[in-house]
Amino acid sequence: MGRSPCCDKVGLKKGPWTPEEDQKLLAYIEEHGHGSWRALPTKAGLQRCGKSCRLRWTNYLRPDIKRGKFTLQEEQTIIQLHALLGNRWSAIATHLPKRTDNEIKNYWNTHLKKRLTKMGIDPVSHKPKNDTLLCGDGQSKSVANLSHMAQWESARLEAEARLVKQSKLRCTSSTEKMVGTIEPSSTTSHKLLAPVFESPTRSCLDILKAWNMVLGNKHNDVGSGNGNGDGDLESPTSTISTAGVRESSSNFFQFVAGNSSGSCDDRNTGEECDQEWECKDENQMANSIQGFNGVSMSSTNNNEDNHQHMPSGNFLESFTDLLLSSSSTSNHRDLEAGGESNAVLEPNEVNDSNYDDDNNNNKNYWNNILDLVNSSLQDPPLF
DNA sequence: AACGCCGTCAACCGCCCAATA
DNA sequence: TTATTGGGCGGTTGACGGCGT
Repeated sequence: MGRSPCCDKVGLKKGPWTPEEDQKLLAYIEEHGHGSWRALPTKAGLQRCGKSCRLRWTNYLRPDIKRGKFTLQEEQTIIQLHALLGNRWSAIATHLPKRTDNEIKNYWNTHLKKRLTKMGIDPVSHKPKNDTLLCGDGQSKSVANLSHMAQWESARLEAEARLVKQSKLRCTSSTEKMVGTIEPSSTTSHKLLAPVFESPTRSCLDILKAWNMVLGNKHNDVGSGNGNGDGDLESPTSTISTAGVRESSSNFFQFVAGNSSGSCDDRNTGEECDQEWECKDENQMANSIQGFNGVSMSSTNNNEDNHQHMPSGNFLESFTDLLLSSSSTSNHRDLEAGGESNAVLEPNEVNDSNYDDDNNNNKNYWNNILDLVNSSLQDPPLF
């Protein structure tokens, strides 16, 4: 189909916005709302195209935008979500309150990507660059199945992101309530994805369960493979290319399990954090392990059973802690082997016993995340 | 002081999708 | 059913500033 660019008209200004233009746009939106973006520029007296106005508003002028440096927590969230979702910046942005997709995208491209590369991690796949762990037949089949789950989860998160944004438009004065106040949608796609709004953390639950299932089956060597009977999960979102998501999903595991990101203070950013990411001391690890093991290890699949065991608080915070502590317990060897600043795995360093140990730890790791997720269903997260 | 290199980030571009006529 | 439109998304560009030579 295609459409002509909205900024083709002669006389429309391009390039950086002046304070006067900002003021005009702000004043107009505050008084009238944005309404139709195409009609807005003439009504507001701006020599800009509607698209330019919309971008200026959403990425810069909106009052609920947080500017300035990203905290370590935010960085970790971005990395984790990127491992799961890939370059779905808008979906990632929905989990980082007050950050725009554009800002996150820029931050990823200019900071995080380089940092991961420096650590010997492929920023696209989130794998250690020489990784060979998932080449085994059984594991690869499980991962392939799991990728369908990741695909489904990814699609759901995407839809969630869209609807949250719609909700924001409707509730510009009270963004904090946006998820809870989403109106029932009449569109078919929204009906399909309605369960998304049970809770944002519910979105994480399925994929975490899936991981747990795969790791559990791998470890126990269950013949049927994946707990879904025939071992071939049909993707409910068949129109979506599986390649990217498959990569992302398996890599999420790889990143979490194979790479340690140290816990540095939120005040530290940039290069300071680079250092600490690469140099996690053993005491910290031991403490993390203790905290990690302190979490209930009950049933992995029954949500109801787990609620009473769980710590309360910010799910994402706990999730991040788990990522850090788990990666320390099970895989810090890998980083040590690879050196501090170039943690590249040597293929011949991956032997069978290490592999089994790692899978034990990873199983526990995901069990614990499941517990946290389950608890968060009762205790709504902040994002 | 002049120049080049590099990192950052606001803004643009082209495409896609859902809604609607 | 098809064409059109509006809005959104992700990739890319280019202006700008800091830094080193």
